[in-house]
Amino acid sequence: MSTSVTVKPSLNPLLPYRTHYSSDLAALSVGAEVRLAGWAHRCRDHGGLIFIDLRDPRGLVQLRITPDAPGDSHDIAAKVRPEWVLQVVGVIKPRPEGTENPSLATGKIEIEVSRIEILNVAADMPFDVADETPITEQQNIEFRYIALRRESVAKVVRFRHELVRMVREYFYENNFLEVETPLLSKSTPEGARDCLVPSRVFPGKFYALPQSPQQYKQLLVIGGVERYFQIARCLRDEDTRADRLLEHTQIDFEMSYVQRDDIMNMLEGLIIRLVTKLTPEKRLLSNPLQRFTYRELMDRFGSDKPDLRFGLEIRDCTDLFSEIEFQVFRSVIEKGGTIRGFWCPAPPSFSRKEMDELTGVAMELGAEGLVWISCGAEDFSSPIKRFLSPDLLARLRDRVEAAPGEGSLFLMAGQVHDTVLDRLGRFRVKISERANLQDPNLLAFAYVIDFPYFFWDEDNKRYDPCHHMFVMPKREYINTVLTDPLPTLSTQFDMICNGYEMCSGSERIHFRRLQSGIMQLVGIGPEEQEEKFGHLLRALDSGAPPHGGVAPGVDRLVMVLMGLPFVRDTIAFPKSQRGEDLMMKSPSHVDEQQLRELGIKLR
RNA sequence: GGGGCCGUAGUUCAGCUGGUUAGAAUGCCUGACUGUCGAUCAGGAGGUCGCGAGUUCGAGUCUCGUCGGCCCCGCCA
Repeated sequence: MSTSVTVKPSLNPLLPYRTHYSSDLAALSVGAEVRLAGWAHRCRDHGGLIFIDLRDPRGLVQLRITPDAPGDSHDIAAKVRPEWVLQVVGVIKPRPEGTENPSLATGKIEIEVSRIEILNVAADMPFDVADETPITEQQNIEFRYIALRRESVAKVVRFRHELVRMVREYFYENNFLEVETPLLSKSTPEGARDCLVPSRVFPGKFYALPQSPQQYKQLLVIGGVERYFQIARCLRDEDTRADRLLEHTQIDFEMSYVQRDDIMNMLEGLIIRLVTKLTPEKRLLSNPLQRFTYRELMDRFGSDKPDLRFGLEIRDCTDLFSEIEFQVFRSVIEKGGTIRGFWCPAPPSFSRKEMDELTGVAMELGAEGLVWISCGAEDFSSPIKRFLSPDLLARLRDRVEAAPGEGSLFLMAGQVHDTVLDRLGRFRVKISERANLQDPNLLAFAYVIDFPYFFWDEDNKRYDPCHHMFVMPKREYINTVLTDPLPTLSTQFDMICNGYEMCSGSERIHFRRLQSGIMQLVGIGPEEQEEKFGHLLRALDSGAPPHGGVAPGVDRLVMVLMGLPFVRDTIAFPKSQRGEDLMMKSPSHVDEQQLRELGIKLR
């Protein structure tokens, strides 16, 4: 039961509501009269003295209400509960010696209250604001307007605002034009599932919400906007993950008369500025950013977006096992397969039981098995110990660059090299978690270049672009890409950080003939080309300049820079994993009348 | 589409191999208290154990289904 029903909010506040914010107060002189407004954060009622921490957007300040405060101030203050909305008039007083609070910016002063108005009460709070006790995701989404008052959440909102502001400043300084592109757009084949919007005027036809402004940005530079940028919402109707949202925000930009490295430099300038200004307490792995080829990363880390904050580098051990009698490895080698592994120095040293668990982890990642060799001070243990001579072990340790001392060697084998690398790469991350190797104060930004243009889609028997089909191949492959696609490398470049892909960018194709040929190659015939992409192809034929661009995601940037575990935390109003807004209850049913106007009948 | 974890007081959680009246902390209510800042002290209220079936003498606990949340695989150029 709350007493709130018996307290009527004041309808006669002093206007304007406040003369100062709490952050102003420390600089004001003692005795100054101020008018403040905000939420009651915490209340400490001593019967005589009452202390209330007042929270406004800029901080906290302690209010002090004595029994001899004017009028009924003391009686009113005694009723106040956390999250009630208050206006107070008072004077700045120094706190008595010994009662200062060093953890508060206003900790040396307090407000001696002469008048207090209750602007509103909070009758029904599902959870506490001042108390940062974790709440369930259900609560977090349904009562987001309360969660947002928590400092832990509010600081992310402020951080994101600062980031976007700096992004705009950066692009304005560099002469980019900020241009908005349509939200009601066109469904295109390939890629993710579209979010569709039915048309009322064209019954049976649908707009699609943009997965990205990809075509519009190219058409803008073709239209003479040499440097374009936009903070763009992008929507994909695919299942979500901890690092993936239904709708997300990209810093979308495109430039003409540039080569790949010009775009990379522009992006790198932005990222370095954001990192140095927003997270000065964190270290960059390298500045300027290191560049890796796709192949090198796959071979060394088993991923095209590896976490570079730690080592655990993968090495090819195939040749060392050519003589071994261990049948599993032998047959793999005889069939042209590969054996790869990495070394994890102790600590931690994994027990037999933990090794069995890790084998289970490896299997869950899709590995066919895991061979481990645990090296102690004197001896070593392994399920294949009887096949391992001291000499072989020494050469193995040498191969995986194991420093002298204890540690564990993990090996995987298989026929398809990149599949083994992929599994081992994921397993590498699992080990890094258990070994606590992910330094939260390190930002391992890096570039990935020289991606293959295509991979062969065995299920659909066709070439599939690694990025998208508007990417320009590297110059030396332009003449051969259509006749010998698979060896082609592209101008695609990714920026990665701490195991996440931050963005993909590239030079774009600006010749119609090449663009048309690539479309043909991925299975889009002339008729479909005209129907879906006629506008773009004609635009390329209208004097399209060389151009390219990239689009880093705001959500992931905020997540990585702040070290948050989920992208959901970076947006003001997140949805559940299934894409439901538990607060607004959307998606929702609509009136029959609305459906009729759209020519839609539900099945 | 598939796998896993979770759902118990307003909130965060505990609750063993099934066994009397389901607990703790915090919040809330009442009272006391003039230097607290997670105020303190005393007392009190508060639960359809997500929902529905089933097994059982007996279900918060076991089984099946269902709803909801989260993580992962698939998917996401």
